[in-house]
Amino acid sequence: MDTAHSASAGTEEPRRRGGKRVLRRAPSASMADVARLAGVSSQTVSRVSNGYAGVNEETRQQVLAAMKELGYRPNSAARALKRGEFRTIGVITFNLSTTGNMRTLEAIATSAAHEGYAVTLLPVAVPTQDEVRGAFSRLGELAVDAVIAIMEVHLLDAATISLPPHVQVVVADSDAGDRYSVVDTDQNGGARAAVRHLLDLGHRTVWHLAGPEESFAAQRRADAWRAELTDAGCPVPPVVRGDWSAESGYRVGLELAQQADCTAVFAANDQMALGLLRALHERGRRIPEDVSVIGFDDIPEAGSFLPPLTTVHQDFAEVGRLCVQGVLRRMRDRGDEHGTTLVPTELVVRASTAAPALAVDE
Amino acid sequence: MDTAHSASAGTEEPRRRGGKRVLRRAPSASMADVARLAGVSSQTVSRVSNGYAGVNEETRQQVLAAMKELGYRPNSAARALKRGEFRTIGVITFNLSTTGNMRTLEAIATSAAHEGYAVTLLPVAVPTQDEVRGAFSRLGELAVDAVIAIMEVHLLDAATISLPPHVQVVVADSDAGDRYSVVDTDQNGGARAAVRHLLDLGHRTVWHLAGPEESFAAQRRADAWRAELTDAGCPVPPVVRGDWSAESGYRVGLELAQQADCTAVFAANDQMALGLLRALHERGRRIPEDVSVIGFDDIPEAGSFLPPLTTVHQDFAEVGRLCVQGVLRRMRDRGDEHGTTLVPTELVVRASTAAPALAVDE
DNA sequence: GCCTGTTATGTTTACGTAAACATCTGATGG
DNA sequence: CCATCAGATGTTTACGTAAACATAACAGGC
Repeated sequence: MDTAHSASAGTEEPRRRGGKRVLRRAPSASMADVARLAGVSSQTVSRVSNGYAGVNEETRQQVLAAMKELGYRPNSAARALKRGEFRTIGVITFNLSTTGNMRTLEAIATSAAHEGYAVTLLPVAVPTQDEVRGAFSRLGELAVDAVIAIMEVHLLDAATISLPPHVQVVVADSDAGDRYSVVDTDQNGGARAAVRHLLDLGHRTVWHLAGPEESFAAQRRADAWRAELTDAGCPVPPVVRGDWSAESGYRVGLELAQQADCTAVFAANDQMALGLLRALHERGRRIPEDVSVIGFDDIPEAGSFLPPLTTVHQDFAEVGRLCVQGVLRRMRDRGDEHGTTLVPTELVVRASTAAPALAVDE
Repeated sequence: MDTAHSASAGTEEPRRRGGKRVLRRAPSASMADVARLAGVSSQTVSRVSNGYAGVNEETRQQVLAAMKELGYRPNSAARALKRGEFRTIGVITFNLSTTGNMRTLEAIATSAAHEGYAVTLLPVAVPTQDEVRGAFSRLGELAVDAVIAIMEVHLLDAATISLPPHVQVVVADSDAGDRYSVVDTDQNGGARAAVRHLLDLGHRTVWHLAGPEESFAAQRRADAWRAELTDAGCPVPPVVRGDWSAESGYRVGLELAQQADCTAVFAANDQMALGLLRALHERGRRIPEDVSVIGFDDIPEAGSFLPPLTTVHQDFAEVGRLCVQGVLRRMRDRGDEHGTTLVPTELVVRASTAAPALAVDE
């Protein structure tokens, strides 16, 4: 009987490791292990681990040695469970491939790291509302204390429900929202400065190569352009529209090149401006002598375009930083006021804008 | 007496909420709460939550209703603690601002999401070894099952120690490492194809605008360029070097424009090629008639350069996807073999390359 | 010499979940 | 009519940590 039992136990051991695939990872050392090795209680290990005072230096060294020997790592799941916070910020966004989103994300990650927070990423491929809902629902189960959304508020609205109630949300790159805190570039100021720059150079009016209709950023830049022209008493040419890509800027640019009275164009971003430059160049319109072009964003390459592009600089780093500040402040204050923070832009004058050639009809 | 007691209890309640700042967030509903409301055991709630069969449909509906009413969210910290895994992949990288890293990251995030994994980001501002060590040490305390490093292996080596032992690492964008699994673009093949393309067009040799010396990617592209020239029996011009930026390409380009015998340049990335185009243009060298230029990366804007840039397309999305696949496979298999996976490149011929004008000395 | 306070450490407990095991009900088959 | 079995549900326990509470040793004041 005893033999049988022992045999059974004997075969059990190897089977557990050999026969069946071992799914469980090798468990790393826990506080209890460290405590045992150091000859102290696990609470003392905890105190050392968290840097509390009131631990004898000698004991502390023993514990540290034991930690090192066992390669102890605090288990962050247990820690998070106990403390009730993850020290993690979730970032949800549609695509990272735009300069702006990516730079914002980078700044968010850096700022968050600086505050001792990690950043968890949750990309959504296609910006349908269902997708957003899905993403947020997954976020709800995610280990996240707060969320920063790099997207437009209207895409967020239907989705909110599935966010855990305590999670603070800050939205970047959007229009003013009364339901969320928003941090954004001063689109209006930037666009108006761009248009004013061209008018100041003496252009009779400014054309606008706008971004896609769905984009609020595009819409606000277009609105600001129109407003500035109207304020100055200039005629408002029809809006031409691209999809943010250089390719679309090229396509639209081919048409714009036909317009003899078009001496100045404000493109809603630098990529489209790039395509526009190429189209105008191919059609034999010199820049800036025949046509002035101004962009928006100030991507790193803008200074190397042919010619170097005058554009509106966006401070994405500051946007990201403010998002993190905002979301952390709201967490601490449990604040519920919603507000919009605008980050100023700066006009960067390079070589793609100049005074127009003498007006034809004067 | 009774009054005093009741009063003391009365004042205690408000003080807890009002006087001291309430740090603890309002606790969200737990399984126990749902179980109580639904009139079942918490284990049954767990079963419903995890979609196990063997729960009566009626009971299931009751539980679901209770969940909804209480706004129940599974606590992922507790879940992770119990299951011993976080379903999260950590990504460590120096900067997101390069096209390649960013696109790779995006693909990683997408692939990971597809596999039910979240991605946690850990940027390191300056690529010193100390920084890497710091980042990884933080990662060790992070809730992460595996790590993908978008950086070069040699920067990783000194840092490994602080990674928890069970965490699998896959490295993207690096040279072959015998200590990690590596996924990378076929730098060698791409660079050789670029050089061969120019030689095939009839150029006597090809100059190289290389990336910074510290970069292994730059080094390997330069090596491949040299090898291809040598194989073809062509003279090897001196290497000129930039720092990946368009600005540096411009600076170097001004010098290259002086070299009368320079009819073809292979730039190690598209940004430098952009700067090069501008410099050559300013110096009156026509492209591609006088000088052919080829880039590397195929950034989205490359097709809109003046002229549209011939370049080597990198499939960053595939790199990211393979990183995720690799790291997950290794987790499951507990595999320890290290290998290098190369993602093929593709030569994209546009308008910046052409046959040279008739050779002067023949 | 005893009380008091301080410092260093140990013990108990709870965080929310889910695996393992236990129980209960009702149906099927001999 | 009972053994057997399957399905549905409940109970116990453990994951690793850290707060709260307990204990122990020792110094200083009276």
